[in-house]
Amino acid sequence: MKDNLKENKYDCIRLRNQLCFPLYACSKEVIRKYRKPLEKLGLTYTQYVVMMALWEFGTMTESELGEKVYLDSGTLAPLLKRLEKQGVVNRVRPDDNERKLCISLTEKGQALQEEAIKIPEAMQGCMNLTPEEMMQLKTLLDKALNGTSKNS
Amino acid sequence: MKDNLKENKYDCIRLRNQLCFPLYACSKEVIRKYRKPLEKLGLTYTQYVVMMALWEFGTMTESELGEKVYLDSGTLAPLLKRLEKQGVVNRVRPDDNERKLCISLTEKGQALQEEAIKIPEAMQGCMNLTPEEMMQLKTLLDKALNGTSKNS
DNA sequence: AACTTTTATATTGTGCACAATAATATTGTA
DNA sequence: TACAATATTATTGTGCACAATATAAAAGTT
Repeated sequence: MKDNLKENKYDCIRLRNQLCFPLYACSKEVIRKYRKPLEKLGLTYTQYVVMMALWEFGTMTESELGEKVYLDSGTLAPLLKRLEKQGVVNRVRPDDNERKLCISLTEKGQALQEEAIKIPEAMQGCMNLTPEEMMQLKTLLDKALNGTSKNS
Repeated sequence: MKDNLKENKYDCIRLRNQLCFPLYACSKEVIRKYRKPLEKLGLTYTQYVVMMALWEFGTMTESELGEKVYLDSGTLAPLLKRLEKQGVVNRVRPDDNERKLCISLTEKGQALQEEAIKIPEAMQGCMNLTPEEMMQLKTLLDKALNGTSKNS
């Protein structure tokens, strides 16, 4: 057996044999590339994701928003305050339940969607993958994500 | 044409049509699952990645380490100080070049590798994907990651 | 040697991420 | 009605991430 095929017990913790490491690194690198284009909208990547949820689904409570974007109150509470400060969302406690916090778009926030549709085009081809490979990747990630939350 | 197939200009910024969003969310969710098992080693996920690089490649400067794990000085400098405080790495300026910072494993850090090899097994099947799908995913992510850094 | 330029790491500032906990309003129950 | 349980968001504390900048050593230049 060739030397370079010899197995040892540490193979499992080699970076090149890990799945999570390229997942982690790739996510970071891609998100880093969003920074420049998103600067024009005054948004971070996470803020952009939150805005996408609001553009698509409209007014929601903080916790409903959290489910859509996989973030908890500890992250969303300060992030939403920053978005409010920027004037793109409103944070309102509904009269019928003072615990909840309804997040809605301001006119400025709604209008920002027109700028945002330029982002995907600007990010086109940022990943060194063919369109088919990108579709495969998305299918696999969607499946992996569906098996998250409560399970395992 | 059916209503639900109708296209509009905002389709490109729907969360369900994005590739980056499941990449980002999936990465976060998987890393979150590492937390409990890694607590026994006293490591965060990022620290675990840095330790894996050191276990595999041995003593390196900070910048060499940064290239391996896709992190810059702003993240690594404080992280390495924390690892030194825990007694698993040494930070030493070599005599021949006082600018560089050589990161090496202590005995304790080396010994930690024996505990670390239990982590991949503990994370087995955490992703709702078949072994073949995990291999496909890894192949795609590795390719995407290779096209990063300088390009696009 | 005095200087510029380059290299390598550290620091600063802003924001995300999340577990743990606190605070408060609502709902359920004795 | 009191009071326990639950639901919802906010706060706290630690650590990561990264752009921009600072610091300082080394190497190159005149």
